[in-house]
Amino acid sequence: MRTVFEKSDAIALVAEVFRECGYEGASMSTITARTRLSKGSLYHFFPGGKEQMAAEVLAHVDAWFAREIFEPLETAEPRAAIAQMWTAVDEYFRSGKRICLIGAFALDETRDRFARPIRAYFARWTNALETALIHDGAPADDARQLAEDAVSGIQGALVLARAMADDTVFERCLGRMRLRLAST
Amino acid sequence: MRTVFEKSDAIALVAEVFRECGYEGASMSTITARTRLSKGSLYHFFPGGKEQMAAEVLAHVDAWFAREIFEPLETAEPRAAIAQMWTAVDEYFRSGKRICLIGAFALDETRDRFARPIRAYFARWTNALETALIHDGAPADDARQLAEDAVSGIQGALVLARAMADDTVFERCLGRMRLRLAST
DNA sequence: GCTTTTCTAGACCGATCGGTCTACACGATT
DNA sequence: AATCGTGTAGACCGATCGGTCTAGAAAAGC
Repeated sequence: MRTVFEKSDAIALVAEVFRECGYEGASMSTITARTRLSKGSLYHFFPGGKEQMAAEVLAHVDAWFAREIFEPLETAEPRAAIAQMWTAVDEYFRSGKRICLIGAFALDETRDRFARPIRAYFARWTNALETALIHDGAPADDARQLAEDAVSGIQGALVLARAMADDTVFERCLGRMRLRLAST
Repeated sequence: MRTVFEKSDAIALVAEVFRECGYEGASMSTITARTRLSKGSLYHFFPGGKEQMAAEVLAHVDAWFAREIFEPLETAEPRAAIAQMWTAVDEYFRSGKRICLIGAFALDETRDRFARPIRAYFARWTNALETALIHDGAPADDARQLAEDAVSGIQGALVLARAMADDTVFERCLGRMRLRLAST
């Protein structure tokens, strides 16, 4: 049989495998099995192999967050942008059923391979949120701290939700973070 | 050359490799290289192979937390136990230079192999902290939420600190969580 | 001192790893 | 219809995987 994909499809499919298995855990055989893409197709789209796949997946995820979250925070009306952030986060992570691929890569030694994009993603998120909070009238010191707490809090909620295998944990933590951020 | 180890040494050494590389990333060759234990020694101590190593490492970590953190929270004077918790956490994670092996295992599919101990660790931590907060006079609802936020917040701070490759992130987040927990 | 037990070193095994390569399916171009 | 370019399928490769096994070093028991 023969099924034809475009590269953008391939990136999204491969992303889910890395998200579920991690970089080392995602072998070429699990990638081909889960994406239904043959090795031929994968190495056609990503001649640089697994490392290129992961790099493009990271860029793809970063682009999604940039469009849906970072840019609004940086340029749109702050309260609306923050509301949009919470909505987008809840939708993206599917109430904690999905995890943050970039956060997961940060934990083990694959971080060293992709240190720059990982750092850039979190730095931009924190800075964008800080900017929005300042535009909304928060004192500069508070804004920085609140932003850092929110970004780190989301990662923590994802870890705890998965560890407990309980979606409601994520929803509850997210709800409280939203309130904490709003009460400025 | 011949160096003799005891099993407890082996567990502690192997733990660091899993912590740094993750379950899939820790190959037998990296384990032998970093621990200086030969395959013969490793399979002598852990006839069940990698899976047994990881299981015993998880139990070892859990035991440390039980002794240093959970039991004090469950039985000692609550304010002192909470203070001890923050001290122990900061010391254990070395200001974010070390990560939480159990949290890391929770993120990818290795969670499914070790679902029970992972869940048990986080459930006990959250429950123990909730108990201490209630004993300290916090309303039951608040206590549960504060406990959940603290446990998840620590995990988030570890992710963010490693992602940013910046120890000060962990210290700052930890400091604010400590205050938030104390202001009841 | 001799035996037994415990532990180590590392050669070795089949399976699986990431990656390459050939053959070809198929739409677009001419 | 012939050609070309893009993408697919999967056999194949050397390297590395997790795991087994033998030989022997040192400690413990007698």
